[in-house]
Amino acid sequence: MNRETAITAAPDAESPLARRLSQYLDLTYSERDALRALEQERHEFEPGDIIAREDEALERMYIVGSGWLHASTHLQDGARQILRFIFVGEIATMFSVAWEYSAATLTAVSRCTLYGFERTTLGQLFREYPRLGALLYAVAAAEQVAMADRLTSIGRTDGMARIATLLLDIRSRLRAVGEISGSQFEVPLTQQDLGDAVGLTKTHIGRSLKALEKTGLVEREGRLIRITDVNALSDIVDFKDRHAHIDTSWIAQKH
Amino acid sequence: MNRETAITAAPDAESPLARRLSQYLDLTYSERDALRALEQERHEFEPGDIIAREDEALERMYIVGSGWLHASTHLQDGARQILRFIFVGEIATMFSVAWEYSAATLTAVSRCTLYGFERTTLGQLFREYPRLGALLYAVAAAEQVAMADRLTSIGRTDGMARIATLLLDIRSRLRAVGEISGSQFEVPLTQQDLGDAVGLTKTHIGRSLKALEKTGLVEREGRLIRITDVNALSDIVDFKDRHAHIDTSWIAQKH
DNA sequence: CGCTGAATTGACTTCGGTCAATTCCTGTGG
DNA sequence: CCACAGGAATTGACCGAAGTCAATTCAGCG
Repeated sequence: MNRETAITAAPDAESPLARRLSQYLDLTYSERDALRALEQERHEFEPGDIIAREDEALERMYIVGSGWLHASTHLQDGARQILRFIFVGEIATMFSVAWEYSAATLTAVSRCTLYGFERTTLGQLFREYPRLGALLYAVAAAEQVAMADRLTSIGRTDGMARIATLLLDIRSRLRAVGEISGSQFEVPLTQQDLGDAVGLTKTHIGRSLKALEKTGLVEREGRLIRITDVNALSDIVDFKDRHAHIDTSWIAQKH
Repeated sequence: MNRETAITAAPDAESPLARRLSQYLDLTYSERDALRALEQERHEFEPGDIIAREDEALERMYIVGSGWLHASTHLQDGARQILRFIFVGEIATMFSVAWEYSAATLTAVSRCTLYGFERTTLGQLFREYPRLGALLYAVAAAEQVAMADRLTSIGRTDGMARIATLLLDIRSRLRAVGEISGSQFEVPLTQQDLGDAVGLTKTHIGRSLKALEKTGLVEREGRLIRITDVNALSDIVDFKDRHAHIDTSWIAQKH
């Protein structure tokens, strides 16, 4: 873990995790406070920085305050698989909740800031704010379904559809956290990265990307991506946004 | 939902969910009782029966009491992807926790019995037994990592390795719930099913399966599978058992 | 004993991988 | 301000793993 700088967060800053969770459930003031308490100690990272390494001990948990990163694994033959991208308001260390070590390597995609806290604090949160516990569980379930979607994309569709799905996914997540200004967005990933995410070679990413452009549904200018007709593309590749809405009616109402 | 028969569970039967969870955390009597309360209404299914259908409303939740099933999705072109297999003591409806509908189709693989309960009961559980909430969260995180493993397998390895990984995974899960007698186990799946699980055609499953047999590490007799050297095969395909152990030290101790 | 769905086998095709050369950027230092 | 270095992208030729299609065999079952 390098380039980290522990600073106390501005006390009045709104918590990114709270912002994200309150999309789904109306939170009380004390619940918001409890979430803010998770974001004491701040760390800054530059693109490419490695936050945690696969199989290495990882005691603390981290929440994304700004920017985005990805989780990946490496095989013996040197191949890499990017498992998921992680955005503002998410628990970056989801892959190490269940063990004393991290099951994946965490790498910064853009400049980003993370907030760290003790793992036992999470246990405390479940104990004192059960609604938040239930909500985190629901979000984890949604995330699992999103991952199942990627599995389907990789297992059963061709190169063009895989990339299209990935771009739609990244777009909708960036939008959800308000990191997209206009109709286009920046994807600071190399073709190698894209390939490792969707299970293709960088060479073939180039070919598929070009084929995708030829359909007219996607435009590209360096690292800037513009999807001209999101609905049309979503229909073609059967993309579903798993984060726009989640049902929390089974969780107790606010008081 | 067909062939269902609502019967009250034998009051002294041990809860499969409790049995599974207590592998990871020492549960109190009242926690065990709370878990047993989830298993009131019982349903029986035959192999091939469909328990829930993708995109259709699914209000209740189901826990697996015996047997196993799988969750799948279907694409417009008729292709199918099996997302995961679900075993005794798991929440079968994980893919519908976050919505009013199911994100996957649930199909019985073997004869199996499920226990249904109201979704709000889950909210209650989080409220009254926060340790169980935290534990369910940890298990969901582990499950997400297991799914990430499958993603890697499908995205970055060849046919033989994909099948080998799948067989090792099924074996270790069947063992975990005590459904394996000797060194071999029954896999009541067609080659089509296996293909839909690992992203290959049924034809190619046949070829890969035969290649796998030729290595001498796997033997096959109809639906019976025997892995002669589990450790050797695990090393070759880099298989990791994500369920043997999970860390719960961050969850409060029993009283 | 014949029917049906699954498994096996073979011939041929294709999508994506491999390898390698070339071009394009972008940042850097003279 | 320009030359240069090095990574990324592009392009092309060729290869191979997996898909497709179809015929044949097998196994369970009424």
